[in-house]
Amino acid sequence: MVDRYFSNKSLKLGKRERTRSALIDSAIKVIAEKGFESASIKEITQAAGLANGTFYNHFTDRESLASEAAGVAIFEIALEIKEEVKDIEDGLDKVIVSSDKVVDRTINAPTWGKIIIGAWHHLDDFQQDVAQIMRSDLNLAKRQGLTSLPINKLLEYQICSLIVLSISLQLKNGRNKATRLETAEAILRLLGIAPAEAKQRAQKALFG
Amino acid sequence: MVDRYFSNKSLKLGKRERTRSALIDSAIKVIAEKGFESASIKEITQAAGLANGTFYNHFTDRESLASEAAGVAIFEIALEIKEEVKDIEDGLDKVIVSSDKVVDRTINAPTWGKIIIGAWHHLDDFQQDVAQIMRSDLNLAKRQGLTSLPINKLLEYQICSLIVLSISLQLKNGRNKATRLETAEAILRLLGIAPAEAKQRAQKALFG
Amino acid sequence: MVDRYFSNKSLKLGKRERTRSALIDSAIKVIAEKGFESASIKEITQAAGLANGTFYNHFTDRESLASEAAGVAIFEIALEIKEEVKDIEDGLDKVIVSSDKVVDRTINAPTWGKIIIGAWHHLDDFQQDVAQIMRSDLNLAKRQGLTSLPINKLLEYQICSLIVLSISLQLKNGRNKATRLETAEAILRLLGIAPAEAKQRAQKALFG
Amino acid sequence: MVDRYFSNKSLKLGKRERTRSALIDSAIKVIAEKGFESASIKEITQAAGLANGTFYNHFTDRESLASEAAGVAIFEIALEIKEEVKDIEDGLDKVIVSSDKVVDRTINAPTWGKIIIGAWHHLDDFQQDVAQIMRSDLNLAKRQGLTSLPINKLLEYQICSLIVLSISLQLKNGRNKATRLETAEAILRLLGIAPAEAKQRAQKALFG
DNA sequence: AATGAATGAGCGTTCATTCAT
DNA sequence: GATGAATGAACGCTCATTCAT
Repeated sequence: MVDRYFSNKSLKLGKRERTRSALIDSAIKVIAEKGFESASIKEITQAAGLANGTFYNHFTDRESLASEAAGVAIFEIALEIKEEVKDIEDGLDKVIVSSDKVVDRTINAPTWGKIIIGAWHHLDDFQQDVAQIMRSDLNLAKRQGLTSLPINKLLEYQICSLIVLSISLQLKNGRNKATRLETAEAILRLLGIAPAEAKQRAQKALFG
Repeated sequence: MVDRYFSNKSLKLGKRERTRSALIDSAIKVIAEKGFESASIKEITQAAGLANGTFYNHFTDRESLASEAAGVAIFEIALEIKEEVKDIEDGLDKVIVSSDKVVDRTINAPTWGKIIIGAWHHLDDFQQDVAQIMRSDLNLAKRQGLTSLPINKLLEYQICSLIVLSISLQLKNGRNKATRLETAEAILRLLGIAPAEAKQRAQKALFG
Repeated sequence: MVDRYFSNKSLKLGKRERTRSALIDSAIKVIAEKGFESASIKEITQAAGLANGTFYNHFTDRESLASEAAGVAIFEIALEIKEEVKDIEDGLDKVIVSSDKVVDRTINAPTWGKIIIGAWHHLDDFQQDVAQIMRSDLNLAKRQGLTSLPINKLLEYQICSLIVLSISLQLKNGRNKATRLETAEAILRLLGIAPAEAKQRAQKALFG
Repeated sequence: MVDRYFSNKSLKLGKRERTRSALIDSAIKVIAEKGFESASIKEITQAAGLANGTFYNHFTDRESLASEAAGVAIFEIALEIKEEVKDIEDGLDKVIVSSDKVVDRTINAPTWGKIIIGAWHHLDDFQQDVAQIMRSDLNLAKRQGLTSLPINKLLEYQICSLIVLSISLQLKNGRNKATRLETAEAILRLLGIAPAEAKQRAQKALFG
């Protein structure tokens, strides 16, 4: 049986919705464990305590379940992190601390890391969802005059790329303070901050 | 039958080498079309006009062919681009023009773009190969005093991530001058260049 | 389609059990025809009128089906023969008549003979099963004071070897009264009976 | 490269015969290592330092090479053992000591044990060859009045079956003095010797 | 709505065999 | 005669998908 990461509300739902949620939860878990391509429908349904045929009552194919699962997963992470950084007032700090928390979470709970890496190049929607998460923080920094750059989708994607790279490397080589720091600095430089200031800021925001 | 991207010299080679090259060419094409995971050995051999069993005379498994194919693909591109930018003397310009050419090439010949995107997260070696390509240019820029940053692997990977993102977006949405420009600017900012100068440099280096 | 040697009761069984039985029946037949190593899963399933994939709903691999099939085959034969010799009171006679009946049956229904020969050297369990069948009769003979030898596994195996040899020869050269008789005599001598008495006993027990 | 167990004379032979011998030697080795069914032609030829195609210049199929190899192997063993027991004058002792030596050799050099077990049920000729080996000793025992039984093929086969069983068990469970002794006793009883005398004889012949 | 047995195309892989060199 | 690249049928096995229950 799968932990209910995301569907604790399931009790309030009808039977159909409950089964659907169970499948999504299970998919998140299995994809995280086995990777995107190796998550077979049989394994997903079994982990959910359901029969394989049940899958087809709710989804047309594996892809459709996967994109839903990825969306649910990232949305929940975003909510949690947003809460955790709500007291940071500096927009830039908010961006790099959030980013670092995403990475951090994935290193400690590879479940999420792998699903993010795995989904990154497979699901268009997923990239958009992820990128959007930092939009409000970026706009905050802009309003605070901390960056002169126009905030657009490409910039969001670029930041996400740096985050995904950091996750990917640390998943492979283990947690690494230098990588975290340099990733934060790189994000800041990408936002137009000069190297020296970027270094100071990153150090202070991440490690006090 | 597959175009001989990389083995035009095949006529000079022995039979064994010719077949081997044909398989690599075919693999490049099929991986580009179907993606990394979906490129079956049968399809690769069929596209090469060979029997499926022939594959195993030359490679132990799909992975080994794939990494070879990816390596060949990127190596050839790198060589060509290096030649094309040999007259640029400014290290930073060299980096962003090279990067832009990689992107440009993949947009015009999606075969290569897709294989790069596809291999990016699957083959460790591949990432290393790609990253290394810009090392000499980065070091040149460093020697020229154009960037104060230490040149290390992570920085190379970060630049590559931006390139891969640019490829990915333009493959999906079509060629886009703004994306090219902003990617070059982003690379420069990542290297510590101030936004305004980055903008000028990018504009000038890419579009004269 | 395959005769239902062992699963005549199939009508009473659930669908799953019916299919499983069909596979075992089919395996028995195919192994008998083609030999142990050449009985492919495809052929077994086809002979059962099922799809090859169905096999894997019921067995993990070929070996597991084979050992089950062999076990079923020998168990059924043993039961029948036990019943047929239940009125023989002399332990030694019981042993050699049972043995002769096993051989006899395999000559008339080569299906069984070949499966026994085929499985003999491939499945450890199978040898143990077969050998055990005569244990009770041997112990009976011992209690009756008809043999002074200790009854142990090796002795059982030795008797089985003589039976398998007899089967093997008669499968090749056809039914042969002399071979049957001499096999019975050999078993008796193996059990310590003097040649002359062995001859008399064998003649009388087998042919009245 | 393969040791030349049986074809040291190869130097005197023509090239064709030399290659043929090399294949037979190699087959013996590979069959012994991998078993009968798993000895692929590629492996046999490779172990002989030859190309796989070469096989077909000398043999029509795997079976034909195998039977030749088995024949060569057993013939050589028989010669050696015959020499080793040439000073034993008692026919029965000769039989059981020879038998024990065959078994012994296979336990110490599983190469031969496995090939004998492996070939036993696959090659008709092989069985005949093996059985014939003890014919002269059996006839000697008969002439010496040590057994009253008629010496025929079946009897030879029966003795061989007991030997093969002994090999098989000891290959699986390791060398075992009791098994050797009981096998010798069983052969003697099979030849009509009373259990008590069989016990004495076996003990004395095998272990002095 | 949920089941799970059955399906069969497709996978990667092995290997006896052919044949041009 | 020897070679070894090429072959392609066959293998064991996986899995998304269907459908009767």
